[in-house]
Amino acid sequence: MDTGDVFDPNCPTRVVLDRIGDKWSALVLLCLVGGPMRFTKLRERIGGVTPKVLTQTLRAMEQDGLVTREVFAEVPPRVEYALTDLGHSLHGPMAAVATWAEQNVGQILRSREMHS
Amino acid sequence: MDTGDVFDPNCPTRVVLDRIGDKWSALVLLCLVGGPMRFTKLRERIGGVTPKVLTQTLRAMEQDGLVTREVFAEVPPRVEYALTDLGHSLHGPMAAVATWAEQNVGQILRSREMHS
DNA sequence: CCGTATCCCTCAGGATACTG
DNA sequence: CAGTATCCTGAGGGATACGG
Repeated sequence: MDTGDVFDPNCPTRVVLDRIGDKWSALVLLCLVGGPMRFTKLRERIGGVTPKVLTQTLRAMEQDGLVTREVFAEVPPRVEYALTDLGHSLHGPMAAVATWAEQNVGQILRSREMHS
Repeated sequence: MDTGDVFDPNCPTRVVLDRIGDKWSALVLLCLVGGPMRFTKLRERIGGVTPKVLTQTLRAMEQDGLVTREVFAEVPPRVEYALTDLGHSLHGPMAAVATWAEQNVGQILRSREMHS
C-alpha cells in the first residue's frame, strides 16, 4: 500500500479524518475507552445528541470495525457498545490531538478574536 | 489543565477537530510543512480544490493563527502562505493520526466491505 | 497570478413523535 | 430501553464566470 498519496481522496488520512472529524465519533470513542457502555448511558454522557444521530454514529463506527454492538435478550432490553482492539488503538493518536488542543486552543481562540 | 470537558461544545478537542476535520485544512497543513508555498502551487498539489474553497480554507487557517499570508508587490503578483509556529506544532499530532491511518486503513476498508 | 462573485445542491445533523 | 420514522434546515462545498 502506498503511504504517500495524501492528496488522493482515498488516502488513509482522508478516510480516518472523515470518520473522527464528524460531530460525535470522537466523543463516543472517548466515552468507550473507559469500558463498555449502553445506549442510554452514552446519550447521557454525550450532551445534545439525539437518538437518531447517535445510532447513525454507532452504526458507522461498527461498520468500520471500531466498536462492537452486543444485544442482551433481557427485559428491559440492554445493548452494550464497546471498543474493538482497533478502536482502542485509535485512542493514542486521538489523545495526541486532544493534548495539543488543550495546550493551544487558547491561542487559537485569541487569534480568532483578533481577526474579527 | 482540565481534560474532562470533552463534552462541552466549546471544548478544545471539538474546536481543533472542527478545523482539521474539514475537507482541505489537513492537506494544506501537510503541503506547508515543507516550507512556504504560493497560491497556485497549492492548487496544483491539492487536486480538485476550487480557488474559492482554497481561499476559504486559507483564510480560516489564517484567522486561527495557523498560517501567514504574505503579499509581494510584484508583477505578476505573488502571494506566499507559510505555517506559523503554531501551525508547525500541529504537525506532530497530525502525523500521529496519519501514521495510525496508514497502518490501519486496510482493516477499516475490509471491515467496511464485509458489512455492506 | 490571485483571487471574487454567483448560483446551486447535497447531506450531515437536528426536532419531534412514535414503537417493539 | 433502545431504538425508527419523518420532516426540515443550513452550512460546506462545487461549477462557472469574471475582475484587479
